[in-house]
Amino acid sequence: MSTYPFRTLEEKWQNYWTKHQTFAAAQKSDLPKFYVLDMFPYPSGAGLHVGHPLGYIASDIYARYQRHKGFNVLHPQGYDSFGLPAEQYAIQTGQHPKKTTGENIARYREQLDKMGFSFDWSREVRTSDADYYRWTQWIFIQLFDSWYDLNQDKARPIDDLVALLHDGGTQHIAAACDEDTPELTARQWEAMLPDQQQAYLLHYRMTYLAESEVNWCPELGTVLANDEIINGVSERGGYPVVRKKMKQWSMRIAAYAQRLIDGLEAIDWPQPLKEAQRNWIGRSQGATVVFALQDHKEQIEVFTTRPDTIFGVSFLTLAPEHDLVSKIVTPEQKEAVADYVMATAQRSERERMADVKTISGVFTGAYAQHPLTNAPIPIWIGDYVLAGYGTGAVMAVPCGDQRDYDFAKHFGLPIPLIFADVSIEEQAYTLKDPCIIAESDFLNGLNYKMASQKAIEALEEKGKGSGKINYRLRDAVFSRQRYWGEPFPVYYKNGLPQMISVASLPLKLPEVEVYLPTQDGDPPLGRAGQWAWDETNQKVVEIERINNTDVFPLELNTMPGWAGSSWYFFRYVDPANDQEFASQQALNYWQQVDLYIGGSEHATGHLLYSRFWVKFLCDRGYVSIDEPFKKLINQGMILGESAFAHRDDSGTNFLSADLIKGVSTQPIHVDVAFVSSANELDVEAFRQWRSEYQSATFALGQDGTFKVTREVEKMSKSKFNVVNPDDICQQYGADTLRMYEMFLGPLEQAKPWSTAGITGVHGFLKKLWKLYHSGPEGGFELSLKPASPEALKTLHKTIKKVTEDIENFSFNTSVSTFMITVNELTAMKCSVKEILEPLLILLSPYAPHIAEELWQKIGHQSSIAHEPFPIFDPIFLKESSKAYPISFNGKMRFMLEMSLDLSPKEIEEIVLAHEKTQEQLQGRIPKKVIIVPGKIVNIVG
RNA sequence: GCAGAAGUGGUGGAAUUGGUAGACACGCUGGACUUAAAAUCCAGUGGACAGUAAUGUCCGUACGGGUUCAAGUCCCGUCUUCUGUACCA
Repeated sequence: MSTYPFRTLEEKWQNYWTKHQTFAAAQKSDLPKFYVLDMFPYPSGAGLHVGHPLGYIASDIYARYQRHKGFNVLHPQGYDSFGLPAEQYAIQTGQHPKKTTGENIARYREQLDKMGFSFDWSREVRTSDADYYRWTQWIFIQLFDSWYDLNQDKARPIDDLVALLHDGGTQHIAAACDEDTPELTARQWEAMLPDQQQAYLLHYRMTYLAESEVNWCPELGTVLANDEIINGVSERGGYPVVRKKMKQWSMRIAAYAQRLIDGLEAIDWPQPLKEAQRNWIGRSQGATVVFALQDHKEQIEVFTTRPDTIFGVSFLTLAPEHDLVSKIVTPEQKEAVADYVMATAQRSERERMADVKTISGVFTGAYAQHPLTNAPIPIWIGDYVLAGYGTGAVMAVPCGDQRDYDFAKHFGLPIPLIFADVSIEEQAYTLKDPCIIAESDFLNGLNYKMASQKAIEALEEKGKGSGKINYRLRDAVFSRQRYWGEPFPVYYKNGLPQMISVASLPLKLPEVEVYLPTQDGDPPLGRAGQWAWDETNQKVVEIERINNTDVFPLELNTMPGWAGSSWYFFRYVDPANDQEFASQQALNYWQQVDLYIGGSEHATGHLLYSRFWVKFLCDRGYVSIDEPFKKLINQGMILGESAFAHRDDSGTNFLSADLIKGVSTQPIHVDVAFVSSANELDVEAFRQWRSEYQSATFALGQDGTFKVTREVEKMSKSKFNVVNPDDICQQYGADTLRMYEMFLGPLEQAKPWSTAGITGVHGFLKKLWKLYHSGPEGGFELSLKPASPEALKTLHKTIKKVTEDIENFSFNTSVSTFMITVNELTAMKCSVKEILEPLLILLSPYAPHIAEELWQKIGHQSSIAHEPFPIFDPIFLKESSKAYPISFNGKMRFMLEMSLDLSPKEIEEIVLAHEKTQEQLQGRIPKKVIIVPGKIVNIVG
């Protein structure tokens, strides 16, 4: 009896697919296209663990399914190969990141190949290849050469802006630009020197240099974007982050805030993910209100969502970092204010977030004027006001806002009540509805909506404010003080940034000796010898040649990780193109990504930035779509089951899990490789693992074994709970791994990895193999007899279920269906060709290797990959369909066993043929059979 | 605080638009094969009660109500868990 030879057959078919380019997508085809994409991985040194392939398996099943369905499927894979870990490793070891990255990619590829994915590897991209990043640089140049026109609500060429300035100055221009952009007349513009004009245009460009507060991470030696900070510490490494002013490249993503919200309507993404993006963009509707200062020319602008409460303002609060603080502070308060500003600046972001309950603040001594009543309003500073949101200043309405209320109580400031019939003894009244305004002049008796509208009208009339929509989304900082990233195609001439010519791209990353900042604090590129730009010859030259006429310094920062990943999906459609990032023809054919699978951790990073860049490229006419990913699925994380051995206070004695009750012990992570599925620890292996455990003693439990405890945690090298897919492939095969990962549970749910049930799935494949290897010596044996009605029924049940499951991405239940099918076929000893052929096509997305092998054994010459998917035919289920009585309440009702597309007559026949029906009818002849929509059949007797 | 998702056997999880709850798998129990173990195969497996038995009856989808001939599924309320996010004015 031959056993299922998964190792040899999987290797055989993987080689076959590579050799025959089975999964290469046709660049031109009459077939409809389908684009299935995985979020490409960062090739880390740790290799893949069993969690990574989950999404890849799901997308692979879908891609293979769509091929069977007659689509020209694009299913590529690549690597997001610029990034911090390779650079950190380079700093420690001196190895070039290019080398380690290359090695890691090779390892990833080896692992991926073992799992039988149907990737079209001829289209592989790597973001760190110069052939790729030259187009990242090219997009940067397009951003630099664009501005955002609010009138047309799209990005336009900068030349259009120059023409507008020439014609009429800034008068008719509405643009997303820096706040301090001066107004100009056409004459003033014309009078500017070229350099002055260039400096002025920087206020408008989609990517611009700005001295801005950034998140500086001293440990990593770089700035971070907001989405790279989690709970006040860096996402990578968990290092503290402080605020710092630096000159940085920024991306004007905030200009797209509204379109990024609106665009969510049209795409099929998970609700929670859309919600996360909406929250991140943070639209809020309200008004800006201008408060004039007593004794100063300057004004304070605040943003409020409650203009209706304008008469309840009793003080203003500024963020300690607010520009005006030092200007308006009175001599008496100067010291106290300076101390407070200093104290807040020294607190890290994290500390500030940690104690939100402590109320602190200082009076500046200055007063503003109420815009409508002219009453004096004291100005305070307090760290509950964030510099980065709105204008960094708030009008405090203590009766309507809890934070203002707490602040007022703490410092004994007045709390005027401006709502009718509510009590604010204990806390502020923060509801917008129901809410009737009182004590507010012309707003009395109005509700929130009406009062807000009237207040805004009054403010506009006086020139003291206007209605405004505010967004939380800030422009994204685009510079990183790192080595391993895309160099900016930028050099500096007279202190002004210039783009290198598109023709001389790529600007290749220079070599450096050490991957650390320079002594002067410049980024690592400051160490490169060859890093100056010869403008005349448009090429990189030695820095010694920098002069004032034609050789200039190049930008030392590099681009962030999200640069390369924001457009890679376009490169796959035409990966070798050296004239364009992709040809119009290819872009027009492949369009959007139809299905995108990846983790939800990219909700506010990659998935937002990609949408931004695509909208920009669309505005500028380079692509015709304005959303990159039509449908998106977040696969749930596969968690690890960590194992702990418990050590008592002696430090060398370990207690079995059943002995730790009531004893003071410390749990120690042990490698899950030493632990059996019954939680039994291989004590000897554990001793050998670390020298410190060599002399450890072990108190065994009642059954004479040493037991560990388990806990579900994220899979991570440091928790020793990583399970390697290679090991599973070696032991059970790729088909088992693929099916088992799907079997674990719903795709979108997080679930712990456990090998407990893997034998069940493996057993299914063995059964399938055995069903068709029942001949002498275990040879392949297949009957050419026609299939029995029962077998056809089983087959068509399977076709129906599996098709529906794939369409609904409910792969886990498909696996069960296959098991049932094979059990049933085994029970009826059915091994006929008529059943096997369609069954293999159904199975091939899930277990492609065994499907190919049996397909070939049937006698087919070519791959199963493009065979048409079987079609469900209800006829085969009808034969054995049954009806049964379900309820008797005046009417007789029957239930069909299965919902079928049957004619009323056919249903009647089935119902009347049923034994129990006959009993219930007791010989009476029914007048008619009523079919209620759905499955219920009424019989009127 | 806010937003989202979810509560079903010992476990992972099934159950199309309301229609025989617990598919399938793991685990467990018993049996066959074996000197023995592994592997493999067969049978049983939500709970309670009754019966020698086939079988029957009742209770069961977090909790309390409701709609319906019929509710895991729909509606109202309560509780719990998970995930994301937060001085956002």
